[in-house]
Amino acid sequence: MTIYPKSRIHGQSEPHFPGDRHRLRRPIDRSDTRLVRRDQHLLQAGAPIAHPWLVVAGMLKSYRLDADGEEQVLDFHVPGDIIGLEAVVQATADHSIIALDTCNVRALPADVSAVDATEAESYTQMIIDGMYQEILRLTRRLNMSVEPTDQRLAGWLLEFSEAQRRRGLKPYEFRLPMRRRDLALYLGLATETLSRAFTRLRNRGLVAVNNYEIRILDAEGLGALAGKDREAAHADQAKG
Amino acid sequence: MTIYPKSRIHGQSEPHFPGDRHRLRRPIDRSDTRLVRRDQHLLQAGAPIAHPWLVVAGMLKSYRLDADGEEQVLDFHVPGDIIGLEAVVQATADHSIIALDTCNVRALPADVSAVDATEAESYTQMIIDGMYQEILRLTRRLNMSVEPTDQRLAGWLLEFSEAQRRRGLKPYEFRLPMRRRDLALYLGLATETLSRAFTRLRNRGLVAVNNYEIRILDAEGLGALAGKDREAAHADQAKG
DNA sequence: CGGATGCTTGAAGCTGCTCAAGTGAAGTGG
DNA sequence: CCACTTCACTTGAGCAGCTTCAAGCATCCG
Repeated sequence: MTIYPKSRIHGQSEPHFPGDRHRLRRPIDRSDTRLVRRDQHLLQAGAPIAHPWLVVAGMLKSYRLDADGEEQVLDFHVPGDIIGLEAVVQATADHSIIALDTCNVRALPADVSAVDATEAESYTQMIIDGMYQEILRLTRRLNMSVEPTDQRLAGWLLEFSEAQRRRGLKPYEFRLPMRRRDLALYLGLATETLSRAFTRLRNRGLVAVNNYEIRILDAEGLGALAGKDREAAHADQAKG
Repeated sequence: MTIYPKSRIHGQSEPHFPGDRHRLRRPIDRSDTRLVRRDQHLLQAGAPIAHPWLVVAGMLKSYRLDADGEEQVLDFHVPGDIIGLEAVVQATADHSIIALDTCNVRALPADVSAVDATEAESYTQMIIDGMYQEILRLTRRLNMSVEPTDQRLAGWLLEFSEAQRRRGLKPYEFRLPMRRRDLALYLGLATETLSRAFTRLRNRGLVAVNNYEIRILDAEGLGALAGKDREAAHADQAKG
């Protein structure tokens, strides 16, 4: 896991994260980068995919439609993530990926045995690491899927906060780039349930919520809630 | 995905699957295989892991204990699966793996760049394929986690049936190697809820259940239930 | 045969979903 | 610059499914 240097914050409330670009592991080769604007698709499920992409800036959402046409949000992707990993195995994209804000992505080689994408490690190793990261993420989400609502949201907020910190942004004060609906589908909840969960956390003084602006007031309290066993969480939810 | 040849069934009701051995892609090198008996651990979460393993025979369960000491069943592993993939990335096992019956596993190289494990593909490709399969499995489970109980069980039964078929065993008549509790935790349900779900499927004439012996009576009906959108499934569950 | 283990069934309670209305913010046109 | 529309988030009420607690059975094994 790459630890990004802490640095001055700027562009905090903007829809994209211009501060990220200079933190990349190596300068961008403009020839193989692509700009994706808000609500634009980078990939479509079932469509051909030639190679994986490295997220350079912005945030993307990957999703797919199930048999009923219901949207299932699979993941949010931040700079440093490799997306479209299935390209090294097959020629068809598994899921659709759409930009939540202005994004910058860099094309990666289609051939796993290609030489160095970075100076540090082989491309093969990079792909394997990327896949392993995805396995970890999925496993974590699977664990979360059995937790009660408030615990789920608390855990996710802390994860997001940690991601902010790693990227050199304010960990306790940020703007969510996705709509409630997206976050709800990601967490496996109804939009209304998520909204109520936010309200409960706010009423307990754990977070301050203003639309998409989030401020974490009591990280320790959030952690206690997130890590708590289910009965205790239930008790809290009742009295909260 | 390897398609195993269809062949005569034998050893159907035995706790292990002796018929599998000769279907392996290449003869077993006895020097690096290991026998794991029922309830014996192959790996412990947090303990050192030197290399991945290839499941040769039997079925294993991977799980981990969450903060409360509650068991979370992550996956069941059948012959052909590669387990302990994290070994190519780190030296510590992510989760515990225990044998559900008498199992045979073969040690794989720790170094990704090792030469040929099989004639067909490079070891690197084999690892990448294994990881991709795991990503697909996890994604499928994540999708299932938002489905209602009966739909979840129906879907899983069909998956298991398909796995049986691929391995040359009877697809519509088999013995579950895991306890109800394990299957319930795997599906993210309470044991009682799973039991009731079995009863409902039985009452509808979709399956015949006798303890661990399962017979699929109406695969089409199961498929309709599994693929059905949620409202329709709810309606069915009410009248079922 | 008796004890143990695990599956099944029953009843009650609670969480989260659905349907529905209310509120607030952002953008448009007069 | 301000009404008006729109869209999304919030809040409310009712309902349904799942879990929990508890008891009843079946199967296995000493």
